[in-house]
Amino acid sequence: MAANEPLPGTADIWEPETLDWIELENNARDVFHRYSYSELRTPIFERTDVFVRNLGNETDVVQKEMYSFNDRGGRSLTLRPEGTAGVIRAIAFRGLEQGDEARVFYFGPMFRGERPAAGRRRQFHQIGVEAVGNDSPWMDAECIAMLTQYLDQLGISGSRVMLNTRGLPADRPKISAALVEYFTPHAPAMCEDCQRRLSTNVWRMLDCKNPACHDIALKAPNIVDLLGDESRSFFTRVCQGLKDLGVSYELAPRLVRGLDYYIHTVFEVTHPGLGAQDALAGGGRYRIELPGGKKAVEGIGFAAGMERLLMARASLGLQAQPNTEADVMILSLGDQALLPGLQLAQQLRLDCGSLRIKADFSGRSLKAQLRGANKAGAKVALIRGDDELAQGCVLCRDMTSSEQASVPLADLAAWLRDKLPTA
RNA sequence: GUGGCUGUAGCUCAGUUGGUUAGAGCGCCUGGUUGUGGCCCAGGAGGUCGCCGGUUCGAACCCGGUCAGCCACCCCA
Repeated sequence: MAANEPLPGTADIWEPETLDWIELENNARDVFHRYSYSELRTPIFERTDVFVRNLGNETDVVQKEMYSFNDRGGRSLTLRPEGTAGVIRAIAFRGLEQGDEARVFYFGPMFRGERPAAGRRRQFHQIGVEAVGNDSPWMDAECIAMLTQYLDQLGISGSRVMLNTRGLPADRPKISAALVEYFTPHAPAMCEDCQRRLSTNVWRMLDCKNPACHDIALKAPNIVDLLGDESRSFFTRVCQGLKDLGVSYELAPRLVRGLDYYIHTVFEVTHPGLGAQDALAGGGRYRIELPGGKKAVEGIGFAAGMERLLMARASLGLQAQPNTEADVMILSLGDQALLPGLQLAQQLRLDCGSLRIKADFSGRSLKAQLRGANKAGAKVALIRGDDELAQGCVLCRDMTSSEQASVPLADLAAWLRDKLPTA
């Protein structure tokens, strides 16, 4: 790897791309605030057990993807592979009184040691929300509606909401047994992974992408049919809420999510502009046990991949245009003019609002400096050499019309405001 | 972790029956007279041909390894 290349699966992000990131963040704040969610920033690393306990020890994320290390005190720490665990930890630390709710959103980098591919990085970024301390299906519907509104506001059209339920833990043994009963006779015809899953994680056999397995899974017992009354009624109300809110969704009976803590509602939003990793966002309802024998907390949330949001936008032609380097370029001729150039630039930044002011300190020929001003996209070049300094004026050149005027220093700010209305 | 494709100047890429000082376009710098941009013209800078090793009289080109990128699997955001 070249000496200055970023590590595999990481990237340097430069303007104008950073402008697109800011767009994602600002719209997130705007939309989520309107749903009464507030911003939370948690640490990027946590004690390893925060993730192990929340995500489930048997998950791929925990088993083989975490960046864990021992710090100088010998504690095992981990760079967060996802956002929920840290958020739950923070809420538990602050304390949530009975009947209280916490609604938060966050965004930032996450880390997983996977092989990079399209839409998959080792350092990637998520925007997520968590609503903790509620057990209402209407909350699930609202949460999904908030996500679709966010996508709409970003101009991301063409996404699909895929919806399913996992039911309550109490329903699982029955469902698992039904699945095992169904799959066992088919197992010999299925892929190696599925044969292993038969004993380790039957549910995963439902969404295997191997064509042979997929065909078999299509005829598997429907989870929803096997649910207990409470679970089925919960799911029905989530669906009803979405319908009432005008959120279109598709039932995805074989949608299973990878983390152990999900109960009831699970969903994913996919987008055709992404390639193989087509999930734009995913989430669901969860119940997480806290250490110390306290009551489990229940909540609903989702996370959206920021890189994937950007890819989806890019596939729709939505990308920020680069800013011009400078609106006004200050050109200094001769050594005597350099310090006055520095001073003038500073003064104009105070006097002329949001204009981008750049001073050329190179001491190059006027020709070269003008070429630089042109390249920087400057609308005005302010030129000063010995003559202008002696006269206390500035030679103002309109880079568009090529007209020039000698303007007394005292009138310069007014001249600029007249020339550049945004000043 | 597995597989496929790829790796030549800042960028996009040419460059095979292996043979002298490795090319183009764009970009960059300088100049086209003394303080004037964009167009045009001329000149110039810039590359250990990803890295290491092997085959050969000789390798950007063949072979092996390695690193990296992209894509797919897997998993997920």
